[in-house]
Amino acid sequence: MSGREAFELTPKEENFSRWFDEVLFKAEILDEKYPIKGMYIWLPFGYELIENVMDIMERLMRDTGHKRVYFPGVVPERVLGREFKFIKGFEDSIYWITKLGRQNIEEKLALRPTSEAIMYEVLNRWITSYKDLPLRIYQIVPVYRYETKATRPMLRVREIAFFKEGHTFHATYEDAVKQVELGIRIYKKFYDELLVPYVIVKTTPWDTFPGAKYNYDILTIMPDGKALELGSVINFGDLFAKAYSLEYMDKNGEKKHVNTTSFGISERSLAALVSIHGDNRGLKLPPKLAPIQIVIIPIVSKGYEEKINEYCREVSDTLSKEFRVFLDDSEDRPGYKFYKWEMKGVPIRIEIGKKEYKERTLTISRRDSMERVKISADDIVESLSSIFRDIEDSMRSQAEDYFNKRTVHVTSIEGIKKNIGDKMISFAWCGLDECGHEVEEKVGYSILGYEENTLVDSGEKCIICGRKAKHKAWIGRSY
RNA sequence: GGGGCCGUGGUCUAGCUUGGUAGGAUGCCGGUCUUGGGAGCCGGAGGUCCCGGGUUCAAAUCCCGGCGGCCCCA
Repeated sequence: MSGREAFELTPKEENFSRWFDEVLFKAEILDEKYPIKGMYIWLPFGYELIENVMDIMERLMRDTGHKRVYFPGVVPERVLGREFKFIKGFEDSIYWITKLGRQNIEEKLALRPTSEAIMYEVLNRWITSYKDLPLRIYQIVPVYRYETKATRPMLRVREIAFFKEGHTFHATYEDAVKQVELGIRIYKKFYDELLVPYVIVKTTPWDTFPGAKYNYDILTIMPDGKALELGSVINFGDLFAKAYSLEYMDKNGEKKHVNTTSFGISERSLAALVSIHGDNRGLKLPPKLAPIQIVIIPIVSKGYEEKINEYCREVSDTLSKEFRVFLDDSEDRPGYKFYKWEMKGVPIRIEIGKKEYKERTLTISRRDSMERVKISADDIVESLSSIFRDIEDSMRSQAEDYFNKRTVHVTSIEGIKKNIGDKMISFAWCGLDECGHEVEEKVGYSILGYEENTLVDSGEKCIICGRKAKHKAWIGRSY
C-alpha cells in the first residue's frame, strides 16, 4: 500500500460495500484476512472501539438489574434440540463438533448459535420458587452461525465475536411482556448513545423468531439502501420453559412454568455506526465512543523543538485528566498524521506549532465538520467539553437527516416498488395476514416488521384492502 | 440458489494469452535533510507465486479438485 493509498477510500457513494471493507481495514478495526470465511480478526484499535460500545451496553444492563454471567460455548445435541421449533429454525446454521481428538463421539456437540438452550438446561436448578424470580442475566460471548449467503465483515459473519445477549425469567406472562418493554427501552438508549437512528418494529407472525410468542426488531437503513437488523427482543412466554422443565412454586404452593425472554445485539451495532457516520476520509466517531478523543500533533520548526514539545506535553497532561488523549510525536510529517487520524475518526485534533507556542493558543480541528479554530490555552478542559457536546449534537442531527432521507412513507404498491432497494419504506397495514402476504408477493420482498397500532387514529387505509389501517409496516431490501 | 471475475514480499500490483532468471510501487530497517495537509536523496532486508494433485525435461503460467476473496442476478 502506498503512503497515499493507506488513507484513501473508494468513495462511499460510488461503492458502499467496498468503502466499508476498506474503512474497516484502513482504520485498523479488523484484519479481514483470516483463513476461515466469515471470521475476522479484531485489531487493537477496533477492540478498544468495540469495548467502548460494550461498556455502554453493560452500564445499561447493570442499571436495570441484569447480572453478567458466563455459560460454556458448547452444547450437547439433546439439550439444544429440546424445543422443536427452535432447533428447526437453526438446524442449517449450526457448527457441530463430531470428533474429540481421534475419536468419533456418541453425541454431537454444537457451538452455541445463541444461549437459550444452554442456560435453560441448568436454570431449573437455580429457579425453584417465585422468590427466585425475576432473574435477569446477560453475557457477552461469541456465537456461531453458519451463514449460507455471502458473508460480510461485521454485517454477516459466521462467528459473531461480541454477542451481547440478555436472558430473563419471570413468574407471569405479564412480567415477561413488561421485560420486553424494558429491553426495548435499553436498546433505544443504547442506539441513542451510538448516534445510530432506528425504528423499532414487531415482526410479522410468519417471520417471528423460532419458538417465540412474538419479537421486536430494531432496524436501521444503511447507505446502500438496505435495511439492517440491529437487535431483537423476544418473548418466549412459557414455551421454552415447557421444553426445559423450568418450573417454580408460587405463593400457593402450585407449580407453574417460568416465562422467559431474551434480547441480543451483535457487532452490527458498530457496523451501523461506522457506515452511517463515516465519510470518504474514514471513520467519524462520536466522542463518547472514540478510543482516542483528542490527538495532539506537534508541528516543530527549527530552534523551537524543545519548546513546542514541552508545550504539547503540558497540554496533553492537562487534557488527559478528563479525556482520552494521544500525543503523536512520531517522526512522520504533520500532513501524514492528519490523514491517519482522520481515517481513525478521532473527533478532535489539536495542532501545536511555533505560532501557538508564541501566542499560548491551540489550533483545534473538528473531524465531524472539518472546521479549524484557534482557542486560548486557558480553560481548555471547559472549551473542549463544550466542543465535544457540539460535535455530538451535530452528529445526532446529521444522523436524523440521514434517516429521514433514507426512509419514505407511501400509500400504494407502486410507491413501494419505486423506492425499494433505495430506501426503507413504510405503509399502512390493516394487520391481516393475507394483506401482508399480498404486499410481499407483489413487491417480492419481505415485510421487516410493523410499528404496532401507530396508525389506529390516523384515518389511513390499508394499502391492499382499503380498510382502516392499524399499523405502520416497514419493507425494504435487507441484509 | 444461478452466473461471472480473482488469489504473486506487510500492502497494491506486472508477468499467465505464447511454460524457461519472479519485476515494480509503496511500506519496513539504517543514514541524511526536514516538519503548518500524504517530502526528497543514499543504502539495505523482505517471496511456501493460496493449498493439493496432474501434464511436462521444465509450471506463477496449462488441466483437475479444494480453500479463500470480490461482483452481478434471484
